[in-house]
Amino acid sequence: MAKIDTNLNFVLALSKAQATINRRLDGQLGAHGLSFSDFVTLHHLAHANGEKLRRIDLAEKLGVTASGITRMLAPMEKTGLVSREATGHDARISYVVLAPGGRRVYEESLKTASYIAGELLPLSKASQIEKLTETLHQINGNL
Amino acid sequence: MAKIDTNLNFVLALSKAQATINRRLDGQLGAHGLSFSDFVTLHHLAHANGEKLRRIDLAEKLGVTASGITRMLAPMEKTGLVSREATGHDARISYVVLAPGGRRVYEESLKTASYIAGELLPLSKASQIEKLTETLHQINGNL
DNA sequence: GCACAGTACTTGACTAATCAATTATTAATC
DNA sequence: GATTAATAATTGATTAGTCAAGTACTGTGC
Repeated sequence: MAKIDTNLNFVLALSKAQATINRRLDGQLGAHGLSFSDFVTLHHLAHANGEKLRRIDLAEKLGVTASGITRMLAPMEKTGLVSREATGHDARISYVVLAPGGRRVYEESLKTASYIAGELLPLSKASQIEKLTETLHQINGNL
Repeated sequence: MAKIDTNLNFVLALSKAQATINRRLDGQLGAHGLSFSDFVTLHHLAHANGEKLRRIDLAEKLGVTASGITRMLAPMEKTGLVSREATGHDARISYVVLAPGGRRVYEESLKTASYIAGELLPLSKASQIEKLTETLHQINGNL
């Protein structure tokens, strides 16, 4: 029933792959008490200038809404993975800061995440992964 | 603080791209009364043998659990997009069948989905898209 | 041909995230 | 410098989906 649509096929495959990856990483990161989203949050904080980010920028990096960020950070603050810091010059902003506990857990869980990521990707494509990542970044609008 | 991990970067970019795509398609397909998941369901049914699938196979194709399928199909049955059909030889199985309403909505929404998919993907990278799709299929275990 | 393991599906309880509205603050325009 | 628009974050209500348990049925091995 259908002419093949390359773009649509891509989108379908991507969606499925994300489900696979998410499930797999969620499962394994559970050993560190993290969801995949938690891990990604720590990752971005660990690589950010001063190990802190505005909540809105974190939302953008994760591809969720500001509201989602508020809700996901609440338990992470309680367990000491991240903390909160105000800015001097703009009282609307509250930074999310990588807390010591978060830095430790990130370093531990990075090994796991990196290992699983390697397991998920087909070895045969190793040399292409960087180009493919670049294409994905273009979808995200980060030229 | 970090050595660059190619595989992990890929996984992060993928996750973000999925969020972008999902949001965009959800928004536009809303005009047809569909979520992206609804659309993907109709798509798989439309291309399946006899326009029907076992619920468990549909779950596998979408990358969700059987439980998720039950919950997502309930409203689609009510609005006449899909219907339910028993098998003669295995009373555990109930097929999901593309209903006439579903076929019509699928055909209409296909144009939208295909158009948006094209908009999201960087034109310059047409050949890369096919490579990337292949890689994604490998992640999904469909060699 | 019976017991037991496995499969297909559903359900209750819960979690993660959305949207729309709200609060608080800052920036822009006249 | 007062008014209006825009931005950052949070909250209430809702939705989509998870997991674990349960139901109903089928296939296997003795």
